Formats: sequence, C-alpha cells, structure tokens
Amino acid sequence: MDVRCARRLTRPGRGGPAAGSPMWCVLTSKRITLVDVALDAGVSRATASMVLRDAGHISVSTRKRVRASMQALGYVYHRGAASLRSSRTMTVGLVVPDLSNHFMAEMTIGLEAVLAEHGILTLTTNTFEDPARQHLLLRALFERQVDGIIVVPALGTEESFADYLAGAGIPAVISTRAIDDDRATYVGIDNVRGGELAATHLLRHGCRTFAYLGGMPGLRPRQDRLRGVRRALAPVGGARVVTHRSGPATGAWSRDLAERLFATAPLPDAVVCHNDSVAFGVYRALRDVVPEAVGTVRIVSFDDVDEAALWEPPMSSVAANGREVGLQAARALLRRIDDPTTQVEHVLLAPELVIRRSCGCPDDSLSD
Amino acid sequence: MDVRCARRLTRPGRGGPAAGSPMWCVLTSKRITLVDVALDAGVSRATASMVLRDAGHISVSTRKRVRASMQALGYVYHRGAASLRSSRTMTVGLVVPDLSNHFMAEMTIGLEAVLAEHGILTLTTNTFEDPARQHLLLRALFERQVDGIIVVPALGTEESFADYLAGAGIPAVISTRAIDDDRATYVGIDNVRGGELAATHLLRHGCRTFAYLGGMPGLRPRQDRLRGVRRALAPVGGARVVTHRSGPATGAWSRDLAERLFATAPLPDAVVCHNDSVAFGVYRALRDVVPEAVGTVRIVSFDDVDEAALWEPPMSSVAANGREVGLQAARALLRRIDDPTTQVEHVLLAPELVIRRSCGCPDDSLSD
DNA sequence: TTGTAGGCGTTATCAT
DNA sequence: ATGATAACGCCTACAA
Repeated sequence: MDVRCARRLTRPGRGGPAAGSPMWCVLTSKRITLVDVALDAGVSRATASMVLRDAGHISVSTRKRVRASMQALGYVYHRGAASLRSSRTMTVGLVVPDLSNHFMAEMTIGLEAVLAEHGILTLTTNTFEDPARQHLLLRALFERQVDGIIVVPALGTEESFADYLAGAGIPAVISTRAIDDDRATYVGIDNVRGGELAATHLLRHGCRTFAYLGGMPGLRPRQDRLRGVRRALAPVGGARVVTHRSGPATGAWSRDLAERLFATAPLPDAVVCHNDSVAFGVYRALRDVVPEAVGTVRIVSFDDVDEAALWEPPMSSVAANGREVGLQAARALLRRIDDPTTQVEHVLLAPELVIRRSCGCPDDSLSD
Repeated sequence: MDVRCARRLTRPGRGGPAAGSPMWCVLTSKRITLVDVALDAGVSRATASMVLRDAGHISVSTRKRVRASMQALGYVYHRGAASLRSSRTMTVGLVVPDLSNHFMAEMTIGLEAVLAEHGILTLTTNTFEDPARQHLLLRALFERQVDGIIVVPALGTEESFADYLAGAGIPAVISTRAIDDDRATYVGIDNVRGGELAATHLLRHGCRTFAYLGGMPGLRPRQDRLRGVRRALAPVGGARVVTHRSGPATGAWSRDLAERLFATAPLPDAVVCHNDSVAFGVYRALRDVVPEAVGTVRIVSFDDVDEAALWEPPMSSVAANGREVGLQAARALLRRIDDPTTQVEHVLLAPELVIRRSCGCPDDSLSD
C-alpha cells in the first residue's frame, strides 16, 4: 500500500474525524507534505506549490482541487523547507535588555503587531543588560537566518557591536538607545526635546534649582534628557542643575537614594526623574522622611505609564509612546528588508508633556 | 576559479580584514557553507559537520583545523537547514494576550531565560485577547515547526482550541489561565489560595462586607480568586461578598467604576482588587470622591508589582511571581520536549501575601 | 577516524 | 497551464 495515498487512510467515511483533522498524521507520525497533497489532487508538486502561494497561473479547477486536498489531509506549510530554498524566513529578531520595562514591552507589542500583519514572526530575546549575552543571542538569531533585526543595545555594549551588526549583512534597526554608527537605521524618541519640555514647564513655575535622578550614565537617553534640561535652563539666570545622580531607573533605587539625599541636603525646587518609577520612589522617600515637602517639591518624570495618572499627586510626565516607537521601528525595518539599498534613516519621535499636579499645577489648567 | 575555495579569496595576507570577518560573504553575497569549510580544511562535509556538533570521534588535529577554517571563513551555522534534516528547530512559540501586562512580561522573561540557556529561542506573539488572531498566530507557529508551545489563552478562547492544540501533536503548556483540558500541561499560580490569603487576613482586621473588583468574568483567575475569598468567608458569620464587578483589570476602568460605586453605595469594609492596577484606580477614585475614606477602607490586591510598595498607603498585595511561573512553564515544556511520553503535569505555584498598610496594618507588624 | 550517498520539503528554472 | 528536475545546506547511515 502506498503510504503517500494518505486520503484513503484518513477518510474513514461518515462519522470519522472532522474534515481537516490532522488525525492521520498523529496516528502514523508521518508528516503530510506537498507531494501528498499533489498526489491526492492528481497534480505535480510544482503545481501544488504554486496554488499554495497564489503564484503563476493556475486554472480555477485545479486550484480548487488542490485546496480541497490540503484541507482534507490537514496539510501544514513547512516554512523551514521553503526558507531553505527561498532564503526568506519571514522571521525577525528582537533584542531588548529588559522586557519587564514597560516602555520596552509596549515597543515589543507595537513591533510584533505590524510584523505579524505582514506574516512575519518575532524572535524575542532578553539580554538582561548583559553585552556578552547579547552577543550570544545575536549569533543565535543569525543562525536562524532572520530576515532582519531590531535591537535596543544593552548597557555596556562596545563599539565593536556596530561592526558585528553591520558585518552580518542583514537589515538592522537600532531603537531607543542610539549608538554612534550610521550603518543602521535608528528609531527612538527625541529625549533632548523631552528634557527641554520638562524643564521649560518647571521654569514657568518659578523653579531655579533642579535635580535629575536616575538613568544609567552610559546610555544616551539619560545624556540627552539631561542635555535638554540644561539647554532649557541655560538662558535663565540663576537656574541650574544642582544635583544629578545616575543609577537603575527603578523605584527601589530612587527611594533609597532620595531618603539619603533629602534627609541631609536642602531640597531643590524641582526634580526631574528619569522615568515614572524613579518618581514613585522619590515620593515614597519624601513621605517617609520629609512629608511636609510632598506638596512643595515639583516633580516631572518620563514615560507616563498608566499609574502616573492615578498617583497622588497625579504625576506630570513626558509621555514616551513605546507602542509608537515599535510601530515605526518595524516599518523602518520592513522598508530596509524590502529594499536593502534604501537610505539609512533616523526617526525621532516627538515626546509630549502631560501636565497633571506633581509639577505644581493646581489641575490640568496651566496650558503649555 | 573555484568559488568554493573561499579561503584564497578571503585572505589577502597580513593587513587584510580581521580574522573571522565575514568580509568575503559581504562582498560576494555568497553564503559560506559547510562544504566551504570542509574544502578549506581539507576534509569531507560529514567530518566538518561532526566537529560542528561535537559528535562522533574526531582527532584533535582535524578538529582544530576545521575550527580554524570556520573562524577564517566567518562561517555561520544554518540552523534552518539542520532543522530540515533533524526536525528540531530549537525554537518554541509563546502566545500571550498582552505583553504590556507586567505579570506576562515577567513570565516571558523567565521563560525566555531558561529556554535560551538550552539554546532555544522564543517566538513571541501577542494576541491582544483576540481568539481569531490567536488562531492565526498559532498556525504561523506551527508552520515554523516549533519544538513546543506555551500559551496563555486569550479571553473568549473556545473549547475547540484545546483540540486544535492537541491535534498539532507538539508539546504544549498552558499557563496562567487554566482551561478545561487534560492533554496539555498547566503551570500557574494557585489563585484560590491567593483569594483565601487575602480574605483571611482582612477577616482578622474585622472586615465583614467585601467587594471584589476587576478581572474578566470568562477567565479562571478571577473565578478562582473570588472562590478563594468566598471559601475564607464561609465559616465566618455575617461575612460576605456584597459586591463584585468584573471588567478589564486596569486602573482606568476601576477608577471609573469606583467613582460611581462609592459615590452612591455605602463602602464595604474591605475591597479585594483583581490586581494592583485596579487597586490604584480605586484609590484615585477614593481620593477624588470620598477622600475621608482613604484611611478607612481596607484594600488588598494581587500581583505585587514594584509600585505597590511605593504607593500611599503602601499596598498589601498577594504576590504573583510571573518570573517564576515562566521558569516553571519553560522547564515543564522542556521535560515534555525531551520525552513526550511523560505525564501531563499540573503545576500550581503558591502565592504569598505581602502585608503593608493598605489592609489596615499599622506597619509590617501584624503577622499572618 | 573519515568519506560517500542519499534525503529532509520546498521553490525555481526550464521545458512542454 | 502544468510537469520534470535540480538546487537550498545540513544530517544520518553506512561503508571504508
């Protein structure tokens, strides 16, 4: 008996397994391939392949026949085999330092959504901010012949990383954390502008002494935001950044820091926090060590996570739309995959200051 | 000239590109394969393949020679081709409804870490709680021949889903949201126990009227937590759940709801929130409509995200360790991939109540 | 210890 | 419009 003639084996007449059930393959553990379909439909592999991909010119009747066979046999496309031949895997790699960071999770979702729209799946990898791990993961991605790659460089990523990436010869986009390299597209938010936005608003409230808390020193986002703050302060006499401390952008860290900081030194007029978590930690510390200051210090942070609006006081925050960054990054990558000769791009998304009460506004009234 | 003899083309003597540079492949766009390596090292494809995988018995000298050639030519393993032959892709699929949910992001990280440890990469897909999308993504995963799959079923997933999954014949684990099916391993937290923990503690504070807010009605976690609460209340005379409302477990939703709820009805003694976000929204509503109640209503939530400890008042929360769930799920999957005949498991992780002040404890003193 | 000869499931290039 | 045939890059017997 010809095993290839699967249909006869799989169709036990009325009352058998539902049409399209992969029962047969489960029972015999023999994979249904295109030749099974072709045989069943009475055409050649080539023809079957073409109807599969809607390629070439196939008569309606054959097309129908082949589709019916696919259905009946429970055929599932073997993209791996196809990739071997077509050298497109319809898979891209994503390398992020920390998926539990809300911004990056949002970015990932945005990315994944537009890629999936195009039939492309995402290999997500988390580096835990470890460059060595990042290198390993990148290699693993290359071994899988990803069609493109999106990476948010880990803290401590060396210069050579850019070479490695460029050397791989596949479309790449760097996101969120810019690096000094012009061979890969970059997509991120305009952090300098964000810093300016925050500082300018605080200045209007009459603030003159500023603190900047949180964010890792080696990373561009912190440098840029701080630069933005300073740029806004520069033209205003007496306005300056009196303290800035770098560190992991977490509430646990900032709480500890702020407890020590505010117990000894005089409070600044304003503190701009690297992100909302940092601000949350600062508030906790304030409440615990100098509760009377909670209503006085003006605070602005970055990201505008959902909790910001619920915080007491409602947090003024520079919104960084991670979802949008993801969308844009994916689209930029798609453009380069489509045509690798296209110009390398630098996409900078404009942030927006969401004014609530932590900055000292009585409510949402003070327009910007 | 034989293109296969790559070494001569790629080694322009001293001063050329760094050893290991994939310069050649970039210039000619011809992929370096195992036969290039074999030719360069003067061995057969098979031998080269074996040193690649540390299989068989190869003499040290050949092994060294082959490795050197791989290095020199900038060879990168083509896992897709290998998969075609070995039928293992070293790739698993992950299907989650919402990566921006902190618990799921944590789970994903945990998962991905242990899988990566084993050389397995994760195809992450987000369903946005859409069963149709979930079906599509699942199929895309199958087409890529994933070695296994981990899924957190989307809201509205139908019964047939279990059949589809089982029919695919690949190792699968369901996580976080149990479904009524015994063909796939399940890994999640013990939500009934969690509910009991929360309610029991609140009972000790003298609470008798309870509200349960948030969580979607069709999902097991909500049903289980509520069941746990009720089970704890049952033996106590006069204690009961006076209101329970279902809905998306977000602060925006709960804030709206609570504003309406607490403006009209009398406040319950205690409210247990489906997760921290819900609790945050409730507090915002309380502050906005009945500020005097902020210190009186006792609140316990689930998840214990970082913000919970920083909240005012510090939030008492039933910790759901997403990272750990991810680890366990990955390990369970690995076991089934290793040996598909192993028993299907049901792993239930014990939650832990983290007591802070929102429940009414003066500080961390009231032991449980 | 090493080499030879298929084959994995698909797509591409010819013919017909 | 359809069919035969040769890749794609690797792995697995089995033979030497």
